[in-house]
Amino acid sequence: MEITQYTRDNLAEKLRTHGINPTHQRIEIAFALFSRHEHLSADQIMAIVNTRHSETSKATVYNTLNLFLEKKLIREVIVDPNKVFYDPNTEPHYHMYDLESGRLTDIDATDVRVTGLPTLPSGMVTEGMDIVIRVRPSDGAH
Amino acid sequence: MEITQYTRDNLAEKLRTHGINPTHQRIEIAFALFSRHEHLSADQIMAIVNTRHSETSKATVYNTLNLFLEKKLIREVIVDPNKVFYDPNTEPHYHMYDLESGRLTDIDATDVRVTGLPTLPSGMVTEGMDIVIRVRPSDGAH
DNA sequence: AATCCGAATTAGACAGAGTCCAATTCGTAC
DNA sequence: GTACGAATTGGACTCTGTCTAATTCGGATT
Repeated sequence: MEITQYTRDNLAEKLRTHGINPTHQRIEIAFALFSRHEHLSADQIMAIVNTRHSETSKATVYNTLNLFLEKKLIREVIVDPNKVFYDPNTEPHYHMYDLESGRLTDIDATDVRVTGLPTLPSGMVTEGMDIVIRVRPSDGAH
Repeated sequence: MEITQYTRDNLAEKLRTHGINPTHQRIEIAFALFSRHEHLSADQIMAIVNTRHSETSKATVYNTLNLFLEKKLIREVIVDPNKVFYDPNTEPHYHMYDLESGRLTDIDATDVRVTGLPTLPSGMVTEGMDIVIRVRPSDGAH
Protein backbone atom coordinates (compact mmCIF):
# COMPACT_ATOMS: atom_id res chain seq x y z
CA MET A 1 0.00 0.00 0.00
CA GLU A 2 2.01 2.90 -1.35
CA ILE A 3 -0.63 5.52 -0.76
CA THR A 4 -2.35 5.82 2.59
CA GLN A 5 -4.90 8.48 1.76
CA TYR A 6 -6.52 8.46 -1.66
CA THR A 7 -7.67 11.75 -3.14
CA ARG A 8 -9.31 12.35 -6.47
CA ASP A 9 -6.09 14.09 -7.54
CA ASN A 10 -3.69 11.29 -6.77
CA LEU A 11 -6.14 8.79 -8.24
CA ALA A 12 -6.22 10.77 -11.48
CA GLU A 13 -2.45 10.45 -11.52
CA LYS A 14 -2.67 6.74 -10.79
CA LEU A 15 -5.04 6.29 -13.72
CA ARG A 16 -2.66 8.16 -16.03
CA THR A 17 0.28 5.99 -15.04
CA HIS A 18 -1.83 3.00 -16.03
CA GLY A 19 -2.58 4.53 -19.41
CA ILE A 20 -6.14 5.49 -18.54
CA ASN A 21 -7.58 8.87 -19.45
CA PRO A 22 -8.93 10.15 -16.11
CA THR A 23 -12.48 11.33 -16.68
CA HIS A 24 -14.87 12.41 -13.93
CA GLN A 25 -16.74 9.12 -13.92
CA ARG A 26 -13.59 7.04 -13.90
CA ILE A 27 -12.18 9.01 -11.01
CA GLU A 28 -15.37 8.61 -9.01
CA ILE A 29 -15.40 4.87 -9.62
CA ALA A 30 -11.72 4.56 -8.71
CA PHE A 31 -12.39 6.61 -5.58
CA ALA A 32 -15.24 4.34 -4.54
CA LEU A 33 -13.01 1.29 -4.84
CA PHE A 34 -9.74 2.62 -3.47
CA SER A 35 -10.89 4.83 -0.62
CA ARG A 36 -12.69 1.93 1.00
CA HIS A 37 -10.34 -1.03 0.99
CA GLU A 38 -13.22 -3.30 0.17
CA HIS A 39 -14.34 -5.82 -2.37
CA LEU A 40 -17.33 -4.37 -4.15
CA SER A 41 -19.66 -5.62 -6.85
CA ALA A 42 -20.61 -3.53 -9.85
CA ASP A 43 -24.02 -2.65 -8.46
CA GLN A 44 -22.56 -1.64 -5.10
CA ILE A 45 -20.12 0.62 -6.90
CA MET A 46 -22.89 2.13 -8.97
CA ALA A 47 -24.91 2.80 -5.82
CA ILE A 48 -21.96 4.50 -4.10
CA VAL A 49 -21.04 6.61 -7.10
CA ASN A 50 -24.59 7.75 -7.65
CA THR A 51 -25.09 9.03 -4.11
CA ARG A 52 -22.24 11.48 -4.78
CA HIS A 53 -22.20 14.35 -7.25
CA SER A 54 -22.09 12.99 -10.75
CA GLU A 55 -24.60 10.49 -12.00
CA THR A 56 -23.08 7.54 -13.79
CA SER A 57 -24.85 5.03 -15.98
CA LYS A 58 -24.68 1.27 -15.65
CA ALA A 59 -22.92 1.01 -19.01
CA THR A 60 -20.18 3.35 -17.85
CA VAL A 61 -19.68 1.49 -14.60
CA TYR A 62 -19.17 -1.77 -16.48
CA ASN A 63 -17.06 -0.17 -19.20
CA THR A 64 -14.86 1.42 -16.59
CA LEU A 65 -14.45 -1.66 -14.43
CA ASN A 66 -13.50 -3.71 -17.48
CA LEU A 67 -11.05 -1.03 -18.53
CA PHE A 68 -9.49 -1.01 -15.06
CA LEU A 69 -9.18 -4.79 -15.20
CA GLU A 70 -7.57 -4.72 -18.61
CA LYS A 71 -5.07 -2.11 -17.45
CA LYS A 72 -4.41 -4.14 -14.28
CA LEU A 73 -5.48 -1.38 -11.96
CA ILE A 74 -7.79 -3.75 -10.11
CA ARG A 75 -8.49 -7.50 -9.93
CA GLU A 76 -11.68 -9.44 -10.20
CA VAL A 77 -12.59 -12.07 -7.62
CA ILE A 78 -14.89 -14.84 -8.71
CA VAL A 79 -16.35 -16.62 -5.70
CA ASP A 80 -20.04 -15.98 -5.91
CA PRO A 81 -21.99 -17.43 -8.81
CA ASN A 82 -24.20 -14.36 -8.90
CA LYS A 83 -21.75 -11.52 -9.17
CA VAL A 84 -18.15 -10.55 -9.66
CA PHE A 85 -16.28 -8.67 -6.94
CA TYR A 86 -13.71 -6.06 -7.83
CA ASP A 87 -10.61 -5.84 -5.70
CA PRO A 88 -8.51 -2.69 -5.51
CA ASN A 89 -5.65 -4.68 -3.97
CA THR A 90 -3.38 -5.99 -6.73
CA GLU A 91 -0.64 -7.16 -4.38
CA PRO A 92 -0.41 -10.98 -4.22
CA HIS A 93 -2.97 -12.19 -1.76
CA TYR A 94 -5.72 -14.75 -1.31
CA HIS A 95 -9.26 -14.67 -0.03
CA MET A 96 -11.52 -15.99 2.65
CA TYR A 97 -15.18 -16.09 1.69
CA ASP A 98 -17.92 -16.25 4.29
CA LEU A 99 -20.67 -18.24 2.63
CA GLU A 100 -23.22 -17.02 5.13
CA SER A 101 -22.71 -13.28 4.92
CA GLY A 102 -21.07 -13.11 1.52
CA ARG A 103 -18.19 -11.16 3.08
CA LEU A 104 -14.82 -11.48 1.44
CA THR A 105 -11.59 -10.83 3.36
CA ASP A 106 -7.96 -10.77 2.30
CA ILE A 107 -5.32 -13.27 3.29
CA ASP A 108 -1.83 -11.90 2.98
CA ALA A 109 0.25 -14.00 0.63
CA THR A 110 3.73 -13.38 2.03
CA ASP A 111 3.65 -16.31 4.45
CA VAL A 112 1.77 -18.72 2.20
CA ARG A 113 3.69 -21.43 0.39
CA VAL A 114 2.15 -23.90 -2.00
CA THR A 115 4.21 -26.94 -2.96
CA GLY A 116 3.59 -30.02 -5.03
CA LEU A 117 1.80 -28.38 -7.93
CA PRO A 118 2.36 -30.08 -11.26
CA THR A 119 4.40 -28.29 -13.92
CA LEU A 120 2.36 -26.40 -16.48
CA PRO A 121 1.67 -27.93 -19.86
CA SER A 122 4.21 -26.50 -22.30
CA GLY A 123 2.98 -23.50 -24.21
CA MET A 124 1.05 -22.29 -21.19
CA VAL A 125 1.84 -19.44 -18.86
CA THR A 126 0.30 -18.69 -15.51
CA GLU A 127 -1.87 -15.62 -15.24
CA GLY A 128 -2.19 -16.11 -11.52
CA MET A 129 -3.25 -18.44 -8.77
CA ASP A 130 -6.36 -17.87 -6.73
CA ILE A 131 -6.93 -19.46 -3.38
CA VAL A 132 -10.31 -19.16 -1.78
CA ILE A 133 -11.10 -20.55 1.64
CA ARG A 134 -14.82 -20.98 2.01
CA VAL A 135 -15.92 -20.62 5.60
CA ARG A 136 -19.19 -20.68 7.48
CA PRO A 137 -20.20 -19.89 11.06
CA SER A 138 -19.58 -23.07 13.08
CA ASP A 139 -22.88 -22.80 14.88
CA GLY A 140 -24.80 -25.26 12.72
CA ALA A 141 -27.96 -23.20 13.07
CA HIS A 142 -28.54 -21.13 10.01
CA MET B 1 -12.48 -43.44 -8.38
CA GLU B 2 -14.28 -46.48 -6.99
CA ILE B 3 -16.25 -47.22 -10.10
CA THR B 4 -14.57 -47.41 -13.46
CA GLN B 5 -17.60 -47.91 -15.67
CA TYR B 6 -20.79 -46.07 -14.84
CA THR B 7 -24.11 -47.58 -15.82
CA ARG B 8 -27.58 -46.26 -15.22
CA ASP B 9 -28.06 -49.08 -12.72
CA ASN B 10 -25.05 -48.42 -10.56
CA LEU B 11 -25.76 -44.68 -10.74
CA ALA B 12 -29.29 -45.31 -9.44
CA GLU B 13 -27.68 -47.12 -6.53
CA LYS B 14 -25.22 -44.28 -6.01
CA LEU B 15 -28.10 -41.82 -5.86
CA ARG B 16 -29.89 -43.96 -3.29
CA THR B 17 -26.83 -44.14 -1.05
CA HIS B 18 -26.79 -40.34 -1.10
CA GLY B 19 -30.44 -40.22 -0.09
CA ILE B 20 -31.71 -39.23 -3.53
CA ASN B 21 -34.75 -40.85 -5.08
CA PRO B 22 -33.47 -42.02 -8.47
CA THR B 23 -35.91 -40.85 -11.11
CA HIS B 24 -35.36 -41.14 -14.86
CA GLN B 25 -34.33 -37.54 -15.25
CA ARG B 26 -31.96 -37.64 -12.30
CA ILE B 27 -30.30 -40.77 -13.60
CA GLU B 28 -29.82 -39.24 -17.03
CA ILE B 29 -28.30 -36.11 -15.55
CA ALA B 30 -26.01 -38.15 -13.29
CA PHE B 31 -25.04 -40.28 -16.28
CA ALA B 32 -24.15 -37.21 -18.35
CA LEU B 33 -21.87 -35.96 -15.58
CA PHE B 34 -20.27 -39.18 -14.38
CA SER B 35 -19.77 -41.09 -17.62
CA ARG B 36 -17.71 -38.25 -19.05
CA HIS B 37 -15.26 -37.23 -16.37
CA GLU B 38 -15.75 -33.65 -17.32
CA HIS B 39 -16.72 -30.32 -15.87
CA LEU B 40 -19.99 -29.31 -17.45
CA SER B 41 -22.23 -26.28 -17.16
CA ALA B 42 -25.99 -26.54 -16.69
CA ASP B 43 -26.74 -25.74 -20.31
CA GLN B 44 -24.21 -28.28 -21.58
CA ILE B 45 -25.82 -30.91 -19.37
CA MET B 46 -29.26 -30.00 -20.64
CA ALA B 47 -28.04 -30.28 -24.23
CA ILE B 48 -26.54 -33.73 -23.60
CA VAL B 49 -29.55 -35.06 -21.76
CA ASN B 50 -31.96 -33.85 -24.40
CA THR B 51 -30.20 -35.58 -27.30
CA ARG B 52 -30.95 -38.88 -25.55
CA HIS B 53 -34.33 -40.46 -24.92
CA SER B 54 -36.16 -38.47 -22.30
CA GLU B 55 -36.68 -34.78 -22.62
CA THR B 56 -35.84 -32.82 -19.52
CA SER B 57 -36.82 -29.26 -18.72
CA LYS B 58 -34.52 -26.47 -17.67
CA ALA B 59 -36.18 -26.33 -14.26
CA THR B 60 -35.49 -30.00 -13.65
CA VAL B 61 -31.87 -29.70 -14.69
CA TYR B 62 -31.33 -26.88 -12.19
CA ASN B 63 -33.41 -28.56 -9.47
CA THR B 64 -31.44 -31.75 -9.90
CA LEU B 65 -28.01 -30.15 -9.96
CA ASN B 66 -28.83 -28.22 -6.81
CA LEU B 67 -30.10 -31.39 -5.18
CA PHE B 68 -26.90 -33.23 -6.13
CA LEU B 69 -24.86 -30.38 -4.67
CA GLU B 70 -26.82 -30.39 -1.44
CA LYS B 71 -26.38 -34.15 -1.09
CA LYS B 72 -22.67 -33.78 -1.88
CA LEU B 73 -22.82 -36.01 -4.92
CA ILE B 74 -21.07 -33.38 -6.99
CA ARG B 75 -19.20 -30.09 -6.48
CA GLU B 76 -19.57 -26.73 -8.10
CA VAL B 77 -16.60 -24.89 -9.51
CA ILE B 78 -16.78 -21.15 -9.74
CA VAL B 79 -14.13 -19.81 -12.08
CA ASP B 80 -16.04 -18.25 -14.91
CA PRO B 81 -18.15 -15.17 -14.21
CA ASN B 82 -20.76 -16.36 -16.69
CA LYS B 83 -21.58 -19.84 -15.53
CA VAL B 84 -21.08 -22.45 -12.85
CA PHE B 85 -19.34 -25.72 -13.69
CA TYR B 86 -20.43 -28.96 -12.04
CA ASP B 87 -17.74 -31.42 -11.11
CA PRO B 88 -18.48 -35.12 -10.61
CA ASN B 89 -15.16 -35.55 -8.82
CA THR B 90 -15.63 -34.98 -5.08
CA GLU B 91 -12.18 -36.23 -4.09
CA PRO B 92 -9.94 -33.40 -2.85
CA HIS B 93 -8.42 -31.72 -5.86
CA TYR B 94 -7.78 -28.35 -7.40
CA HIS B 95 -8.21 -26.83 -10.84
CA MET B 96 -6.39 -25.34 -13.73
CA TYR B 97 -8.46 -22.99 -15.85
CA ASP B 98 -7.50 -22.13 -19.40
CA LEU B 99 -8.72 -18.58 -19.84
CA GLU B 100 -8.52 -18.84 -23.60
CA SER B 101 -10.53 -22.00 -24.20
CA GLY B 102 -12.52 -22.06 -20.97
CA ARG B 103 -11.32 -25.61 -20.37
CA LEU B 104 -11.02 -26.74 -16.78
CA THR B 105 -8.70 -29.56 -15.73
CA ASP B 106 -8.11 -31.29 -12.42
CA ILE B 107 -5.00 -31.06 -10.31
CA ASP B 108 -4.62 -33.94 -7.93
CA ALA B 109 -4.40 -32.75 -4.34
CA THR B 110 -2.38 -35.54 -2.79
CA ASP B 111 1.00 -33.90 -3.46
CA VAL B 112 -0.11 -30.33 -2.81
CA ARG B 113 0.76 -28.72 0.50
CA VAL B 114 -0.26 -25.24 1.52
CA THR B 115 1.45 -23.68 4.52
CA GLY B 116 1.35 -20.33 6.21
CA LEU B 117 -2.38 -19.78 6.13
CA PRO B 118 -3.71 -17.76 9.05
CA THR B 119 -5.86 -19.49 11.64
CA LEU B 120 -9.58 -19.10 11.11
CA PRO B 121 -11.51 -16.53 13.10
CA SER B 122 -13.11 -18.33 16.03
CA GLY B 123 -16.65 -19.47 15.40
CA MET B 124 -15.84 -20.24 11.80
CA VAL B 125 -15.35 -23.60 10.14
CA THR B 126 -13.88 -24.33 6.75
CA GLU B 127 -16.20 -25.65 4.10
CA GLY B 128 -13.31 -26.19 1.75
CA MET B 129 -10.39 -24.59 0.01
CA ASP B 130 -10.38 -23.95 -3.70
CA ILE B 131 -7.22 -23.37 -5.65
CA VAL B 132 -7.49 -22.24 -9.23
CA ILE B 133 -4.49 -21.72 -11.45
CA ARG B 134 -5.42 -19.45 -14.32
CA VAL B 135 -3.37 -20.15 -17.42
CA ARG B 136 -3.22 -18.88 -20.95
CA PRO B 137 -1.40 -19.98 -24.10
CA SER B 138 2.07 -18.40 -23.89
CA ASP B 139 1.95 -17.25 -27.49
CA GLY B 140 0.85 -13.71 -26.82
CA ALA B 141 -1.22 -13.60 -30.00
CA HIS B 142 -4.86 -14.11 -29.19
C1' DA C 1 -56.20 -53.07 -13.01
C1' DA C 2 -58.34 -48.93 -10.99
C1' DT C 3 -57.51 -45.41 -7.56
C1' DC C 4 -54.94 -42.56 -4.62
C1' DC C 5 -51.37 -39.43 -3.15
C1' DG C 6 -47.19 -37.28 -2.40
C1' DA C 7 -43.19 -36.40 -4.96
C1' DA C 8 -41.20 -34.94 -9.24
C1' DT C 9 -41.50 -32.51 -13.42
C1' DT C 10 -42.96 -28.95 -16.46
C1' DA C 11 -43.72 -24.48 -19.16
C1' DG C 12 -43.28 -20.21 -18.97
C1' DA C 13 -42.97 -15.93 -16.52
C1' DC C 14 -39.66 -13.60 -14.01
C1' DA C 15 -35.19 -11.56 -11.91
C1' DG C 16 -30.56 -9.93 -11.98
C1' DA C 17 -25.94 -9.36 -14.00
C1' DG C 18 -23.77 -7.89 -17.73
C1' DT C 19 -23.38 -6.47 -22.95
C1' DC C 20 -24.40 -3.89 -27.04
C1' DC C 21 -25.52 -0.12 -29.91
C1' DA C 22 -26.72 4.08 -31.92
C1' DA C 23 -27.29 8.74 -30.41
C1' DT C 24 -25.61 12.38 -27.54
C1' DT C 25 -22.35 14.98 -24.87
C1' DC C 26 -17.91 16.05 -23.23
C1' DG C 27 -13.44 18.19 -23.29
C1' DT C 28 -9.43 19.57 -25.55
C1' DA C 29 -7.02 21.75 -29.35
C1' DC C 30 -7.26 24.97 -32.61
C1' DG D 1 -16.67 29.28 -30.46
C1' DT D 2 -15.91 25.34 -33.59
C1' DA D 3 -14.53 20.88 -34.70
C1' DC D 4 -13.51 16.21 -33.66
C1' DG D 5 -12.52 12.04 -31.42
C1' DA D 6 -13.30 9.96 -27.08
C1' DA D 7 -16.43 8.97 -23.42
C1' DT D 8 -20.97 8.49 -21.78
C1' DT D 9 -25.77 7.40 -22.00
C1' DG D 10 -30.47 5.01 -22.06
C1' DG D 11 -32.53 1.35 -23.19
C1' DA D 12 -33.11 -2.86 -25.47
C1' DC D 13 -31.22 -7.21 -25.31
C1' DT D 14 -28.98 -11.79 -23.79
C1' DC D 15 -28.01 -15.20 -20.67
C1' DT D 16 -28.04 -17.81 -16.38
C1' DG D 17 -30.73 -19.18 -12.96
C1' DT D 18 -35.22 -19.08 -9.92
C1' DC D 19 -40.08 -19.35 -8.99
C1' DT D 20 -44.79 -20.87 -9.26
C1' DA D 21 -48.88 -23.04 -10.14
C1' DA D 22 -50.50 -26.77 -12.77
C1' DT D 23 -49.70 -31.37 -14.42
C1' DT D 24 -47.80 -35.94 -14.50
C1' DC D 25 -45.48 -39.75 -12.62
C1' DG D 26 -45.00 -43.99 -10.17
C1' DG D 27 -45.33 -46.81 -6.23
C1' DA D 28 -48.63 -48.50 -2.75
C1' DT D 29 -53.21 -50.12 -1.61
C1' DT D 30 -57.13 -52.46 -2.50
